[in-house]
Parts: sequence; C-alpha cells; structure tokens
Amino acid sequence: MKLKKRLDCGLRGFHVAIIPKAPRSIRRRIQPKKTDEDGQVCAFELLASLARQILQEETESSSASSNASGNDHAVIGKDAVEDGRQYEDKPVKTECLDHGSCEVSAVVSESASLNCNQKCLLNEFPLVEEDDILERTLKTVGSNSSGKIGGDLKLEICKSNMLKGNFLSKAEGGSPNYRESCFNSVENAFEQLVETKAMETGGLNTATTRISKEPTELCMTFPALTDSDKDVKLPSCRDPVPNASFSRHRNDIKLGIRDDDDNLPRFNKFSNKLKVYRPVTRIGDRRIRKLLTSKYWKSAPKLKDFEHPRTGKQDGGMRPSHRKRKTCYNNEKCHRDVLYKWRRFYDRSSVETFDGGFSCESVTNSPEKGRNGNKSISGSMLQTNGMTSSAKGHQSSLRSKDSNVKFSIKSFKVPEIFIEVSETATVGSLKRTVMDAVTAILGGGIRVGVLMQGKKVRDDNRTLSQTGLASEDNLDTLGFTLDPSSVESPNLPLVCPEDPPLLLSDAPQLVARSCETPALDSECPNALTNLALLTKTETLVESNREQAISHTDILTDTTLPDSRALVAVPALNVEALAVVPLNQKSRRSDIAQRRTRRPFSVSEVEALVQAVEELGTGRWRDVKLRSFEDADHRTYVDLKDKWKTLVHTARIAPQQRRGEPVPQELLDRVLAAHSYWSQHQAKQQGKHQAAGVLKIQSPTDHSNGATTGNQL
DNA sequence: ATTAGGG
DNA sequence: CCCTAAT
Repeated sequence: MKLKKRLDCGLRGFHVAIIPKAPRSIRRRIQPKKTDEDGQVCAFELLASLARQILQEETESSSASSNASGNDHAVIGKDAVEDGRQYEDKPVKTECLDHGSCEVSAVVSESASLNCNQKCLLNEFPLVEEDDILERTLKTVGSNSSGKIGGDLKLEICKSNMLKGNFLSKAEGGSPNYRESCFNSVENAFEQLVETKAMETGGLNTATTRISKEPTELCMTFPALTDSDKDVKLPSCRDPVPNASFSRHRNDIKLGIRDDDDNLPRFNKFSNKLKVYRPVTRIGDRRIRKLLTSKYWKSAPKLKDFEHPRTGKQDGGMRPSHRKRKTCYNNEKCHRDVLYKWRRFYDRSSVETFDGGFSCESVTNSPEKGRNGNKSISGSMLQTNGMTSSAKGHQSSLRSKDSNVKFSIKSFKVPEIFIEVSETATVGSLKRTVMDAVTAILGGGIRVGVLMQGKKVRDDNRTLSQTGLASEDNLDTLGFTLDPSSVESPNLPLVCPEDPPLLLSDAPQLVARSCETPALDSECPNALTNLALLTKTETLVESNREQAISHTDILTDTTLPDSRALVAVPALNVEALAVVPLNQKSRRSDIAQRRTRRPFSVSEVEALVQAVEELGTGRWRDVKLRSFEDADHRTYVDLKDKWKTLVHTARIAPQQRRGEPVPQELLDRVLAAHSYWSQHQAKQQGKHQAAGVLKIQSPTDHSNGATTGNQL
C-alpha cells in the first residue's frame, strides 16, 4: 500500500510538475489586462481570457491531436482522463472531452466536467485540473503584476477563485458534485498560496472564510445550466449504494492514500452517511466488530443497558468507521487537503451559534491539540492520546425561559487519535497529519455522549427532564464526550435529514448522516436544521455511546452554525471521502472498529486485584459486577485480559514494563493472588475463606499468599 | 452468557 | 483488545 501511495503521490506530483504553466499566449493576454485594471476586475478578466484561450486551444488541439508538444490544456485534460481510467477503468475520456465548452467558462467547464465525471465514476476524485489551471492563472497574475503583489495578492486570488467558482457553477449546473468541485478547487488554489506564504493563521482564516462563503453562494445561486445530467448518467458509483459516501474524494485516488491499516475516521461527515443498523448487545457489537477491525481505532465503549427497539436498531448497525489516513507528506495535494481541512475547522469554529442556542467553539481546540500532540511526538508511530477516550468539554448550560434547555459547549477535546508517520516526515507534515486526523474525526466519526455528574447518561430515550438535565443544578455537571464512532456501515441507505428518524422527541437516536451524496448540498441545510432541533430538544441527552447513536452527524453539523458553511462543506467532503478507497477490503474494515484503548488506571487495577483476591480468577463476571459495575467500558473479558496482562507484567522486569507504571505492591498482590488461585481452582467455589486469607496476606509476600492458600 | 486461552 | 472455542 505504501508503495502504491507513494507512487500515486509521486505520479500526481509529477503531473502537476510537468504541466506547463500556462500558455504564453495566455500570459500575454493577461498581462495587459492586469496592468490596466488590476484588482477584481482584472482577475475576472484574466479568468475569462484564460478560459477563452484555453477553449480555443482545446479546439485546436482536438483537431490536431497529434501534435507532440500539445498545448497545456490538452495535456491537462489528458491527465485527468488518464487518472480516471487508471483508477476506474472506465471510459471517462469520451465524455469528458466531448464536453464542449461554454463560452468563457470553457476551460472551467471542461475541467469541471472531467472532474465531475471522474467523481461520478470513481466516487472520488480530485479536481486537479482545475487547481492547476487556477494556480497557473494566479501565478500568472502574480508574476505579471510587476512585483507589487503583497497583501493584494490574496485578495485577488480570492476573487479569482470566486469567479472561478462562478464559472464552474454555471458550467456544471446545479450538480452538487460540481459545486463541491468548484469549491475544492478554489480552496485548493487558495490554500496553496496561503501555504506558500507560511500559513499564517489569521490570513488563512480570513481568506478561507471568504472563499468558502462566496463560492458556495454563487454556486447555489446559479441555475443548473448543463451537465448536471452527466453526473447522473455516468456509471458513477461502483458502489452499490449510489449515495455512498465515497462519492467525493478528491485526492485520494491520486494519492492512493488508503490503506487497510488506516483507521482514521473519514474526513467528511458526509462520508459517514450510510449506516447499518442492527440490534445491539455488547456481544453483538463485538461480533460485528470483529468482522471489521482496524488496528488503531477503537469504537467507543459498548453499552449495556437494555435496548430500546428503536434504539437498538439504530445504533446497532455499523457505523461509519473512521479510517486513518496515512500521510503523504511529500505530496502537495496532501498538504492542500490538510489545509483544506484546517480551513474547514476554522470555519466551523469560527462560526458561532445558530439559533438553536447551541454553540460550539470547541472545534478549535482540536487543531490546537493536534499541534501540541505533534510536538511531543517524535517516533515513527505517533500516538496522540487525547485523553484516552472521550473528551469532555466544558459546557455551560443555560436554562431558557421556555421549556427548552440551552446548552453552550465551550470546547471539546478530541478523542484519542493514532497517527502513523514516517520517521522522515517533517514537523510540518506531522502537523498537517494531525490536523487532518483531527479534522477527520470532527468531520464525522464522532459520537457524542452526555455526562451528568460525571456519569454517562445512557438512556437515549429519556427526556432531558427525566434525565435531570433540565434542571439547573444538573446542568452544571453536564458534560459531553466525543468518541470516535464505532461502526460505520457503508452499505446502509443513508438517512436523510428529512427522514423521520431524525431525532427529536424522546427517542433521539440517531441522526443519520445526512448529506451524503452528490445531491446533498441541498440536504445539508436540513441536517443543520435537524441539528438545531436536536439541540433544542431533549434529544441531546444521549448516552451510551454504543447505543447512542451517532449524533456525530449532528455534532458535526452543530459545529457549523452557518448554513452556508454547511453547504459549502461538501467540497470538503470530497476530499475526506477521497481518503477512503472504495475497494471492498477497505470497506470491510470500515465497518467495524476496534474499541478505543482504555488503559487501566492504577485505581482500576487496584480494584481488580482486590476483587480477584476475593473472588478468584475464574469468576470474571462476578469481578465485573463487584468492582466494575459502573464501568461500562470494562467488560468481564476486559477484566480477565487485564488480569492476564497484570500477571505477565508482574513477572517481567520493571524495565520491561510499559505504560502507566503499576505500583509494585499491586503487582505483588497480583502474583500472590494468581498463584493462590492457581492452586485452588477446585476450590473456587469456596472463596469466602480464600478471600479472607488473601486479604490478610502481605502484598509483597507471594509465598505467603501461596502458603496461606495451602493452609486453607 | 461466560470462561479460558491464543493472537 | 480481539477472536474462538468450549461451556
């Protein structure tokens, strides 16, 4: 996989590199304009002229395709096509090429078409061409602007991008994919520039925001002109499920970033759309999970509790899994993606509230966290342990006059994330990687848990009032957790926001991931709405992670107060999706996730030791009931396993022990108890005596314990 | 559903 | 932690 990735990346890079900047003729034309008007108009003009130029050239090249040198445009188109074929094996070419041109927007439209097609076919595809073009354009402009680019450059770029977005929109019509494409391309271009400039946060933010909004609006505004149908026509989704989330990947394919090992959450929330529901039991969960396991990600703890018919159904299924995305540091595309994500992040975080009264600034943290994590990391395998499993945010809640309870979540911590990076990766790449991962998580693989007084509120069916969350007192102790969602099921039909299931009322269960497919843009808003509803209602009280649904979606959405932003998001999704390869294998892995790792704390170990001393080693269920009744995430199997490891740990040299050090005293007790119970398997029934004895025995004296046992 | 043990 | 097998 890695090799492949690299190749892909390299290939990509290569293409990009090779692609000629822009026809000189174009440049020439551009220059004058630039000089004359400068600024927005200039950008616009430039774009238009470029488009024209390209169109023309395209035509020419078509007629004389044999031309060795070929024009830039031709090359680009070709590449695009090739890519498509490479990955999809489907004849995209024809369609792409014959796609004519729409006047000014010819260039754009064409590339757009390509993209669109590619996407459709593959369900994932980057719009490299667009980017390239845009970049070129931008560069050209910049170079032409006789050195005085400075701060204006950005502005211009933004505008250009916007324009581009416009064109694209027009060309492509209302096609959702298209929109995304536009968005992406714009963003990418922009991001690149920004990146070059050093990623100044402020700048990025501002710029980003603008871009995201503008293009989106434009896109929406424009009526569908043409090729929308293309999307439909194309043999797009290989995926049985048309709406499969994968539909918009951007760089994935190129990068080939997908590996079976990756468990990172998908990047975009849309991607998680599909879910399979299944009845839930812990065991059941496990069963399912076992089928799909990823190395690094773990699903949230399972719930026990009864399952509500509905609930069970909903949460039981598989949820979208997260995939970890391996990084391609060397690839620019990757970087862009990362940036993109970053931007997304910021956008979200920046967005404050929406009428729901639920505001979430938290997202911002993630990025922060990511950075921090990076700092500390140095090996090839990084583990950012963001507070083990769940993070709670500080949130303050306000009780409104009406019966609604308003929550304000200040921040969320990002759940544990595993990142794998090459040793030679740069800090910058690491940062990006982390950011990427974080973003990905936030983008979708998260499930929200509700804590009240430190305890998880499990019953999703209860109302806030019933749960006590409607009362001021409890609100102070209200907490939320973000956990990686456990299972993802690609195969289920997505639930649209409009779908009934959407929560609300007392049985909030799950909110399906909404906007997924291409047509989604329109849907997104709904999601938002839903979110709002969710927020307002008791739905919030959710609980067990397993059962609980994944309000992830909601959560995610929540983050974006601005509907526009939401709409815009799809573009992002594309990228995110891109990460996930379509192949069955990966899919499969996506379905189940490994539970999140939750190292036992010393206190837990102590409790375990205590319980085992009293109950013996063969009664894990009793141990569970006795000492871990409230620890939903600790199953008796877990306890048994832990004991096993404890015994092992106690036997090895302290230097060889890893993780949080367990007090020697406890380890001694472990050995003592272990040896004792080993000799009294037959007597496990008569634990009373044993328990008493064990308690008495000296923690450090193994033989003593054994002896005592013998005496008994 | 538990337990035991390998991976 | 997961998975399987045996209870």
